[in-house]
Amino acid sequence: MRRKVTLKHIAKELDVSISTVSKSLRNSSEISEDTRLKVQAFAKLYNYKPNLIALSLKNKKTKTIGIIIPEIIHHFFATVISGIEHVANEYGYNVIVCLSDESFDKEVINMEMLANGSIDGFIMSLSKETQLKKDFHHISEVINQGMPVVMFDRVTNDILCDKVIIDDNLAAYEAVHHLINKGFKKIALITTIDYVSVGKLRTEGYSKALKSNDIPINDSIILKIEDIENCTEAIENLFKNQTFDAVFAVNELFAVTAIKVANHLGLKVPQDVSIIGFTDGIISKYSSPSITTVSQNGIKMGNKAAKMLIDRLESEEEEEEHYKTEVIETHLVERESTL
Amino acid sequence: MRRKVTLKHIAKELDVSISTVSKSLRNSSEISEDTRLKVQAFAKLYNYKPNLIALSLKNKKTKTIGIIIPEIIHHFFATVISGIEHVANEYGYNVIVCLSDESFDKEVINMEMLANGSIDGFIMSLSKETQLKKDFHHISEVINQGMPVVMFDRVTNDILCDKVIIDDNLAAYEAVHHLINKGFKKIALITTIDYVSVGKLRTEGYSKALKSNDIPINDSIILKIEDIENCTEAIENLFKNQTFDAVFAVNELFAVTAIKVANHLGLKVPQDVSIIGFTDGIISKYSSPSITTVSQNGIKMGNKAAKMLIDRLESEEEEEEHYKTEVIETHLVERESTL
DNA sequence: CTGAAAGCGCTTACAG
DNA sequence: CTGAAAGCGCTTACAG
Repeated sequence: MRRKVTLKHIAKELDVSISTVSKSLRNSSEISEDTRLKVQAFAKLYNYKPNLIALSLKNKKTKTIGIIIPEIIHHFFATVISGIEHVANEYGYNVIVCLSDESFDKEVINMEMLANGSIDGFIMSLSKETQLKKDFHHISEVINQGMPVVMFDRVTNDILCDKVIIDDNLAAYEAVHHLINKGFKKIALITTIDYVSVGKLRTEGYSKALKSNDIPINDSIILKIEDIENCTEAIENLFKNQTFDAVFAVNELFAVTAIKVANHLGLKVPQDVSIIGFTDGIISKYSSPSITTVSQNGIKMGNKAAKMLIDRLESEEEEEEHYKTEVIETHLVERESTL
Repeated sequence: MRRKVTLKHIAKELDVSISTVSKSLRNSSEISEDTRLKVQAFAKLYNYKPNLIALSLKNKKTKTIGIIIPEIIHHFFATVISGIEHVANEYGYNVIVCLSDESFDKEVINMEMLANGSIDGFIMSLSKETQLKKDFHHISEVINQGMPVVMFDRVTNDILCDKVIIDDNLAAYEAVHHLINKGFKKIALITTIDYVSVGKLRTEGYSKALKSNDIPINDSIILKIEDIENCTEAIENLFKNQTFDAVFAVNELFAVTAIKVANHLGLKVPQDVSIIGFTDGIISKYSSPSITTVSQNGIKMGNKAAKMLIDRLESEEEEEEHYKTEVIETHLVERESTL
């Protein structure tokens, strides 16, 4: 077992001081070409690589980004991580990922942990519980300590920082408008509980679209789902007890479940009922029929978030707190689930 | 902006030495209860948290695990990360994720980077390119330096280390056997190029099942797909030019694509052709018809891999290199795509 | 041109 | 009971 070689080893072996070795390897002109080359050759031979932890401590920057997300199994979040990773790598950053599992406590613990020196800045999306509690002290604390934070998708107005979002309200509006244009008037909505920020915004977009077309809002065909794991039953009830000719679902899970339920009840999609989902993920693409959906480009969101964070980290001056909110554009991907 | 407080600050403020502060906070009995409590109170008030980077340097362990995987967008890999995360967290470890994008070079760069002090050990799955090149020097190097590595799913016999796999060969055998039991004799195979270890093993299982039932292997209904992105065309050709009554696909993408192709060509699944996939992911579950598949429990694999790594990290003695290979059991999930 | 010293933030064996 | 010193692996201002 060949232990990692350090400056100390090299110095001893070559009978020079550690400073000289360090300077030689950084090509300092202070050092004679002679010793410089000698040291460099030796270092190369023994495959010397500086210890990044030592550098982090010395430089007070780690070149790593902390990501805190509710779930990694959601395709959308995986997509965002991928987007972050690629930009981060390009700029020489690594990425450390923590999952909050939609829990406030885990979100707090993870943030505090990472904030103690492990990373230079955060990219995060709020857990459901955090959104429900509206307690963001852990985030403002981190920001107060001078650590930049970029929030994406599930954000809050209560915290001032850089943000990357889509216009959920507008995107939903457009999706519903699309259905209205096709001549549908009875459009059901399958959404989440209001405290999930994006669900709420998408619900508002739905309402706005109906209103602006003078279609009355009918609460009996608006389904707010609490327990996502068991959404099938709730959706089944909706289909059994109400009639409508189109459905707008605020995520792809609800959309695909609606299709399955419709099929079971002998309804054909899109002939009997049209369905539009949200988030252009793997499910929408491979469902049969494939699902018309609002595409929400996670890669792009991740890219942007990483770029914003790194820009802030690397801008020398402490920027006079000029926070930006980037809106990533969405568009409707028409597939088989709508007429 | 309130900067993070350090031992030094506290020491100065309380007019004691740094050593005293450190010992007080670690509850050393060396220190009088008086000062101990005083220091602790002060630290609590100012929300002191030790700098983890400094601790890492001092202790020569970082309490973080490096994960290197080909892709995060594959549901299976996301699932494994999730499994790793949860066990890691339980034991106080963080997780740093790097993507190789199926590229040998990126895999090497990422490993070298992380090996320079950032992590205590690796959990990884080989990139396709690495499997093709059969060049594993970066891995043996890391192991030589005394850093433990656990490989999962895409592993190699050329490296001695802990491994977590499923019995791909057996699982495929059982899946195909299931089809044979249903009375099918013409069973097509949709698989990957041979250098992908798991694809190869699954192909072998397929062959074994046929042989053991005296069914001749017919190369014209074995499709080896090179370009996964554009597998539709290849699968279409298979369906157009050959006849068979069942399909075994080595991943869920191939399985769902087969279903879509069959539908387009007017074939009904499972009435006209039965289909079995591999990996029990989101696609299999939400496809219509939902897909009968070999479940490959990524969460469990991740849990196990993390446990093995942490065990090795925390076992005092340098274990006399007794490496284990854990086989996670699979089973067939019967759904709608088979009769 | 080279090296000793100080420092990043911490811990701990040792002296007093 | 308290603190100075050494050390983890590095960098850099300063002396010589």
